Amino acid sequence: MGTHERKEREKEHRREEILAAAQAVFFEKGLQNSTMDEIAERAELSKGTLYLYYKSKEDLYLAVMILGMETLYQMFAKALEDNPNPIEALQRFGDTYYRYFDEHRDYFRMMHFFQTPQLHRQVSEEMMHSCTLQNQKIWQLVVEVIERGMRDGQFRIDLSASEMAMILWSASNAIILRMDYETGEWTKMMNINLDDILRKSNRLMLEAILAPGVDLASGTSQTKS
Amino acid sequence: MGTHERKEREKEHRREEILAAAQAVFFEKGLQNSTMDEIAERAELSKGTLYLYYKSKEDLYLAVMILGMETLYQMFAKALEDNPNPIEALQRFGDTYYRYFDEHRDYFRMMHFFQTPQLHRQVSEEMMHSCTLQNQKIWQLVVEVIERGMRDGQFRIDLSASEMAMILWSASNAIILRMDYETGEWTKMMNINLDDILRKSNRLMLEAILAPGVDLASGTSQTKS
DNA sequence: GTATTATATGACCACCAGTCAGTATTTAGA
DNA sequence: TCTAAATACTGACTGGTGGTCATATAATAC
Repeated sequence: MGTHERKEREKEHRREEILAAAQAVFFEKGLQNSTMDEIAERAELSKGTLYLYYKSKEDLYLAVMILGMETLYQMFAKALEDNPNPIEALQRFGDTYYRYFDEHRDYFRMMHFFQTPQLHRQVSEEMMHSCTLQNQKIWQLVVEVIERGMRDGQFRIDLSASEMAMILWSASNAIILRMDYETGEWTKMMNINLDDILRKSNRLMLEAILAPGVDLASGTSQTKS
Repeated sequence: MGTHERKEREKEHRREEILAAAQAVFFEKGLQNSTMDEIAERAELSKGTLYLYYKSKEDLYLAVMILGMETLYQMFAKALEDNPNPIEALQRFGDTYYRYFDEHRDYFRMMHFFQTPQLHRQVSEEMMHSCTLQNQKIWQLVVEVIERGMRDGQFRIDLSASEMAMILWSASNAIILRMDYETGEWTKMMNINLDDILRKSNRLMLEAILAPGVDLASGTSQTKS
């Protein structure tokens, strides 16, 4: 009899209900200001039950974050649908990541929070592992594009594809992060516009990783004179 | 009579005692795991007294962080003592910042934490302002170096000095941050070495902001052919 | 010597993550 | 259909903590 299977499905369903409730609360109030009681209430369950499905508040937080990483992955994958050349692909990744920041701010913040060691205290081994895997999926996409660009001779090859991915992403991410926590006081004082800076930085970085003689616009090698 | 002045000094002294106690505890346990009770005990004061001098735990945390920013400022200022040319100066800033990360990890983490919006809830207006000022001092040093490099014709001038500073710092900081929270699992999987990446990224960025025809090694414009 | 002010105290409060003994529900077997 | 075992759920409770405040103490002024 399929009793066992049905129970498994129901259990999974519960997990998802809790996850949805948690997401709603976390989006609204952030990690610190959300309480397990409120999540339980929203899920129409008691607090104790939450702990049957997730080990801690932080674990639950990361479970929601993984949904966010999946979203980003889908957006990145979609950007590659029509097989753009590597240069175009990297530009799209840059645009897509900014769009992600813009349209999924809550997820974006969760991902950032994941990167602060402060959090990791209360996180279970398994959840950490799940996050790493999900993270890996996204990196895979980027690294593959860069490897293709290297094979095609468009990108310089004195760095490994992973290194290049790391450098590009770091630069872009740091600026977008600043957009997030920036109140305006600082940008006014420095008289800068972070949107401008992001565009300029992305362009600068992209130019910096091109193989000698390759042109950013055409993406093809122009042998000089 | 100088009673009033003496009292002022004593008050200031108390503030510093509390700050020292707080630093010791925060360094040892981080923000979350430190308790005001423990800080009070270390300062040989009651908890209530702490709140006569600092508005909240977070305020106290930032007060310690400002000491860290002052330390970084001193290190940066020292790097400029013998008036290096702008290219050399930027390289030294890069090295210095890494050394800061290495030798003053606790301060470094505090500065990072300052950049996560999660914290800002409980921070007073005044403390926030103090942090901004201290931050400004450091940026000033970097921006001035870049402006000098632009005047000297070593750096490209299609970005403002502030923009350039922002881009350089973002890239470098993001990688160093990753060094901090990296457990090794991820770098192994990607088969990368973050120290390498930092060096390569710094070099890449520096080359990217040079004016056309300027050589990184000499720092002087080489008119071609 | 007394009134006034400044400073310090620690018991206390509100809040919350996480626990666990006990309750309710479902399943398996007869 | 009935019963025992297993499973799922509950919510009162605990331990710990940031922050408060009425009270106590010390310093100062007159």
